[in-house]
Amino acid sequence: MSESPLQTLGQHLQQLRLSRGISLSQLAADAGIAKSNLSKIEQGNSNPTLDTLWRIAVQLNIPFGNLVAPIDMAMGDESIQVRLLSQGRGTPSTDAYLMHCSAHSEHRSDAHLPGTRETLTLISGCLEAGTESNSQTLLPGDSFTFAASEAHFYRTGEQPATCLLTVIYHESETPS
Amino acid sequence: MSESPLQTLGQHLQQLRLSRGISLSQLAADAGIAKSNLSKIEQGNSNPTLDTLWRIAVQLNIPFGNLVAPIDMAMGDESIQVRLLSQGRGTPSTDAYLMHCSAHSEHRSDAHLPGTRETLTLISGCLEAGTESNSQTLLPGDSFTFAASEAHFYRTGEQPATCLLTVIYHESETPS
DNA sequence: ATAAAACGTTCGATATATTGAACGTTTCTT
DNA sequence: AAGAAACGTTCAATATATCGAACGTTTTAT
Repeated sequence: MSESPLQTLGQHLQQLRLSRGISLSQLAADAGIAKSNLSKIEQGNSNPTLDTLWRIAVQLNIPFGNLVAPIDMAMGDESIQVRLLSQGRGTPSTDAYLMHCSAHSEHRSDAHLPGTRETLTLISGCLEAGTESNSQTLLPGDSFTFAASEAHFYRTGEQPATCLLTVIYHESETPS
Repeated sequence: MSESPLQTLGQHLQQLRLSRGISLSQLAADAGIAKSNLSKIEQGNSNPTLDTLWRIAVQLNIPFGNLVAPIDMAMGDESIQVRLLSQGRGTPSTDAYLMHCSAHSEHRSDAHLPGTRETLTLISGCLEAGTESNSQTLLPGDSFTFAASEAHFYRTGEQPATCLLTVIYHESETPS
């Protein structure tokens, strides 16, 4: 839950940089920091300063929080991008994500733990999602809740889709 | 956009801390950092480390990015913080916010345009919200949609609340 | 093939973030 | 009212983040 951000930051940062096709030296120069500094950060051997992080985020043109947030998951497939917004610690615990699905994409997710539910709220585009037996096509503003305790999917058509996704873990429902 | 984060961080952090009613000494102790460090950060006289920021964010139970992000709007009242996540351009257009309400707070909102609806999904804590005639008490994971075309409110009790808020504007329904 | 440039890493020197202790002030307790 | 506790700030000592230079390697240009 409170994963150490130092380790993830490095890999994450490197992914972002490489996906933009720019070299470490160049990014460091553009951001106005020493490349030795950036190198150590990507290796996870540094505890960077807010100023340093900020310069990098500005240069990569991404929201600051995305630098360390356990973004993506991008399941080997780049058609879906997921960004963690909030990790709840309540009962039941609830995680909130902002999800973007490319047009003409489909993503299938395996079943989660029993009792787990997902709630979708569509922001833009059009998205069909749910389980085999309980799916729905969403338009902007629509909400839909389904049981994520079985395999489920997210599918787009002509247009991409952006939505809020909350995952509710009912760990308390284990009969014990 | 590329505002200097060091200045805003201090004030911001202090607001967050005070809104939760905890002292500087206590927050520093809980986060495991020296209070002299936290003091300087709140004054804007420091350039804190990722580790330090992370500990503070975890302790305040807010997403990391919110520490420096242009949160707020804080309606003159500091008990509610709202952060824009996404601005939809579809039809109907949908805006998504991440909202945090302090404990024992109440916020009243005037009526929006006709046809406007709001959907809440609670992430943590407990929140009562809705209109005079249609309100509901939400627990983590719950979703609730109500007509924002009339005056509505958000109210917390013993514990603070974090939720996703989507505002759906049915501009096409305006007769003129 | 050779030279030149750019790549990412490692190394000492410097700047500074962080710490723990001490301070004066305010608030609670007796 | 006097004492104790907690508050937020300031200070010197330490740990370390950052820098600039040098390195070996790979890629590009001549």
